[in-house]
Amino acid sequence: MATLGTDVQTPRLAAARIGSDVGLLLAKLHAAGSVLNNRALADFGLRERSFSILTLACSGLEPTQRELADFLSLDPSQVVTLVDDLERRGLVERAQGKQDRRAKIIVSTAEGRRMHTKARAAMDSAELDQLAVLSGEESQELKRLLRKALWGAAE
Amino acid sequence: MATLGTDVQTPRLAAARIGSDVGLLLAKLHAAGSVLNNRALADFGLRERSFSILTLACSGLEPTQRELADFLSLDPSQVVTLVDDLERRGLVERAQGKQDRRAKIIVSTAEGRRMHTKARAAMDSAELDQLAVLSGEESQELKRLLRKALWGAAE
DNA sequence: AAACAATCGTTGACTTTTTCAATGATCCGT
DNA sequence: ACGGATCATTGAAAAAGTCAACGATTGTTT
Repeated sequence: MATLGTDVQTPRLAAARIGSDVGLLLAKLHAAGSVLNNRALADFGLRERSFSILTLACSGLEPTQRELADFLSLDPSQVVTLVDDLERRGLVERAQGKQDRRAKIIVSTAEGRRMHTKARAAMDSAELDQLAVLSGEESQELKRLLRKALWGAAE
Repeated sequence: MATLGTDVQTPRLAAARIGSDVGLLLAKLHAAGSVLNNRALADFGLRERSFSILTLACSGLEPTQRELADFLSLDPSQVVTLVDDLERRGLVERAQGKQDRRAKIIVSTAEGRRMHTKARAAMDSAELDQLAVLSGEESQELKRLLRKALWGAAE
């Protein structure tokens, strides 16, 4: 399985000072990764975002739409659209909030969990592909640093 | 100077398996960083992208618009718009390509370099803010890993 | 050297995504 | 019970992304 999609060699402009800007590095790696991920998910009729929601619906954490919006950095109205689609396809369901009846809890169906298992495998493979140039330890360290930068200490 | 903007504490949903997805981590950190960066650049009438182009125009690398598009993961037509704006404000100029007269080389004006110096300071500060929870070594390591994932070995 | 296909910047049309205000239902504090 | 806040939802407006076509120029083929 050959690596493809990402820049194979360092472009000339990477030499500029901006080649060390975290913002740019994140943007580029994120952009490249999205292409790979969406390509991997296309077989399942999913995209990065719907996959994220499906994953969280399968997590057992019983997220509300508001939590999904906050966690995924989306507008609540975008979550509505994404959940509408997944629900229409029978992959997730809206359940009434337990303490709060305004809230809708998103849970997966059995079909949704089957779909998620397959899609997860494709995503893991895509991620492996994207980080192919890193060693296993480096990949782990990268993820740890990203998590720490986002959510502080923890571990 | 207090830290603000990023999630201060780990959200409940981060516990899900997806909390380790590189794609999601990149998306979230990138989103959070963009807010900080654009806020820092607002004083100069710049945004992340125009700042990137200005930086590369100041780099001495004499990038063509095509190179800018490739490097910044933008459509060539988006580069046109961005350069139009910077040129209208007298920060950069379009010079004729040297080997290729179809290409336009983007170079900074003296005014553009003054602007860049000030904006760069603001950006560095914003970056420091975003990575405040990481140690100096960790920040360096994060950048190294991002660069490696993007452009392979190098250093 | 003439013809051909490919590339660069640019424009304009088109689609998708983002953003935001407004709404009914429900929750919470007083 | 009242008032203000929050939830999901809708719809409209703004912004961003995508894409095909064009003139000018390049490199390649004949």
